[in-house]
Amino acid sequence: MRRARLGCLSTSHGQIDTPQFMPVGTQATVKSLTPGDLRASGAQIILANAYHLALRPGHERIARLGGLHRFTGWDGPILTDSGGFQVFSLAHLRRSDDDGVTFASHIDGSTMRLTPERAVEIQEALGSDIAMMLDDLHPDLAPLLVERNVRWAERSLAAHSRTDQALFGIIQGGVDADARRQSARATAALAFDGLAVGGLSVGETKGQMAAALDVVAEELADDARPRYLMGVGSPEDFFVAIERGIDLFDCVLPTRVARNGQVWTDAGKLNLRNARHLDDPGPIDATCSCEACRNHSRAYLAHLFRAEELLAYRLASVHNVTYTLDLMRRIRTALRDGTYASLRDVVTERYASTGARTDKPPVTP
RNA sequence: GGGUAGGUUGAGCAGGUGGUGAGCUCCGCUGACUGUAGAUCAGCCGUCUUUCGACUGUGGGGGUUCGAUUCCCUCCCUGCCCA
Repeated sequence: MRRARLGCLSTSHGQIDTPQFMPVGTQATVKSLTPGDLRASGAQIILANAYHLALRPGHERIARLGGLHRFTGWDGPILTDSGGFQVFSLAHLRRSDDDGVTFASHIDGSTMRLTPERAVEIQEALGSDIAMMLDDLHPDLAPLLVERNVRWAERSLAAHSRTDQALFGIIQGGVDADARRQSARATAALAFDGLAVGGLSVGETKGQMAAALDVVAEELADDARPRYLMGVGSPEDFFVAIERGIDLFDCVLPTRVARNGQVWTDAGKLNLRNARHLDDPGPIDATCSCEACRNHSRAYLAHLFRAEELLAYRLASVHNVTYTLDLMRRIRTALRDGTYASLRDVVTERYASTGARTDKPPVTP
């Protein structure tokens, strides 16, 4: 907690209060949500993905159409991931070497080559506000990949030319303290606009993640640049990371679990598909001001999920994104007010156990 | 009334032409999901049992048989054709 930071980031498309959460819109859309939905939920910045968009519809096409902001209708800041995560998630469809990564497209099997230079080129064409270096992410081989990632960091910087776009480096090293430290030190020595922590929440324990973040926090103690923990996370994870100096987060979790019926509240998580919600006239969360909570009952949402109606996915996503962004705002306020510890304890306790056990009784109007 | 095809675990089916029918898909119940190949995946889904396992179940009744989903008799129900 002594390392928690409050701040503000400037980009070409607006400012970002930190700590901040970035909803993920891999294919130039946060699934089921319109830009209007995102604005209403309080989103300040969203993600998109270079690998996916280069394959479809093509980054040159997006550039011709005026760039990602015009293409999507989202005029706020956008961060693009390089495709490094796909090196991990599509491991069976690619082969990496010291120079780059070769994918067999998950769409049609065609060959797609990604190098640090090419990842920068794609992201410059997309016109995002923040670009990420290409990284090679492999939990088991992380220590062996530290050097390669540092070389890729240098090459990314050398290739980057857009002055209206920030470029972030990525610290790897897995859960090995020495490797993580070495990666942090070498990456921080380079002229990136921000530093990300990658290779976490890919199967390691919570304790291992916290330990890795401790190492990074130590190494970056005097570094003022924004720090971004990639791929995290859940409500309880935010506190662990913020206390270790993290400013930015992205994660598919709020939107993915929403589509599968799970919604988040201060009382914990709950599954709208559960039979107990079928007759519940109360909202998901009586304290939430999102569209779903203002206008609809748990019973209605439970019905929509059973009927596989598309509105279910949107309303649940609207709620989870709103809840997550509200939580970030409450954390910023709590850091300012000195009430952070009690907020952390309440949320952490509620999310330590299952939704069924922590669910609050139905709201009676 | 005659003919014909059927009746299998909530639904829809598969199977089985005398030698232990709990198999599938839905529905239903629960869980998982962390820089999105995910509106996905997994487990359960007759009864008892934590498990192992035991028991019950092929429309009803009866018969033949060591043994019947299977063969015989009878009744009920459904679809279609004819009158």
